[in-house]
Amino acid sequence: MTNSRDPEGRRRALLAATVEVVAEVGVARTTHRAIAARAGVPLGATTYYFPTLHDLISAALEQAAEAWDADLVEWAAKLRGAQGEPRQSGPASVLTQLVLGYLADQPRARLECELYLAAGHTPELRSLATHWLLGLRDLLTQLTDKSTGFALATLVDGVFLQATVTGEAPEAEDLRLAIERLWVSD
Amino acid sequence: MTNSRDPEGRRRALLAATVEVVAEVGVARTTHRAIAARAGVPLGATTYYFPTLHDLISAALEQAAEAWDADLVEWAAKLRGAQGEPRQSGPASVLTQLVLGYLADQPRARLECELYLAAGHTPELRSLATHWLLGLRDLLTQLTDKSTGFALATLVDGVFLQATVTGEAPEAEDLRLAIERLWVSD
DNA sequence: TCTGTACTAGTACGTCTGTACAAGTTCTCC
DNA sequence: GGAGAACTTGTACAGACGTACTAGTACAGA
Repeated sequence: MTNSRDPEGRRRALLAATVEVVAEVGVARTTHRAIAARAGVPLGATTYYFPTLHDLISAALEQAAEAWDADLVEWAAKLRGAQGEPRQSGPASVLTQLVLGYLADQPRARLECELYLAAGHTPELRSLATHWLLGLRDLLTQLTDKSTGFALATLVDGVFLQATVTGEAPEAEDLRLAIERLWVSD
Repeated sequence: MTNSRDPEGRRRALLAATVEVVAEVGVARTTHRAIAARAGVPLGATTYYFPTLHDLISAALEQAAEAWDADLVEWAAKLRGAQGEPRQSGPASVLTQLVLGYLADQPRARLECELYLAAGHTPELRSLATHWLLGLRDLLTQLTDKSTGFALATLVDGVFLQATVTGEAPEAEDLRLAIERLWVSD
């Protein structure tokens, strides 16, 4: 794939391949060899660009976290735009659609859950996972209040977890109703 | 630990040790040697009682799932008893306390999340995880209705996930308020 | 054109893994 | 007490792992 001399391209290819492998088999089963094969580069290239496997995985997860941050900005804009709208296009409906849209990208949702759990027994990842977790909560807290933000973010995390296990998204109407019940801003 | 001849005791010790190791390091990093050391038995004993590592882990998780089923029965009884009570001791307060009580046993909560995620990329575990997931949802659905049961179970799963990441339980008042908002039985 | 640096690519190493197995010990049943 | 089954224990093996390393190649600036 990245055959001709293109260091920056290889770096990107390695990070992208790492994200894919982690999403598929989990952090703990992610190996240099699997990443190299996926990226189409020889084994030695992995350690040339990232001294250790841990560095490579961390860098990949951090990059994914940045993408998630960018998404959150978009979510914030859409949710703000929905405030004051009638129920049909109000914040609860918009959040429901955003969540379901996110889940449609299954590998990505799984990657997020994977990071969450890996953080449970890998202290170095904990701050990254916490950042990810709090990003959504903070956003929702700003739109409502502390308690409501917590409740909504927790519900969404539960949806992610369930989707990771079952491989299926929840029914839109059930989710919308739940969000609507929680979204009681002062 | 289990030195004298006691096959059934060894079997139990191996299962208990497996649960502990899985909760600590995750399914993917659980090894024969770690389990044997934890159980205080020689390496060979692990494959004598369970032909493969997968058999051992599956058996341990199934055993944990049975314990969780038993817990659910208790939850059901307490929640039923709380119906019709004033807010202070009503279902929302009781469920809050049950969840927080469950989280107090951190290794156990982590084990549950661990199973959830492992199921994401280990098809054999998926049915077990789904069973675990649906157990709570069914219970809550019986006490309320389908949509409410889904919403409450999802919130609780979100709480478990967050607790696994951060290592901290949510504030009781936030959680109780969220449950109360969702718990609108027809 | 020469030289040093950046990069490539393949291989080698020590360690850890799941599992097999052989030799020994203790029990059960006749 | 003797035989066979059940159980114990330590060791061995092939494979996969992270990472180090060497030899080769392409590019920069002199």
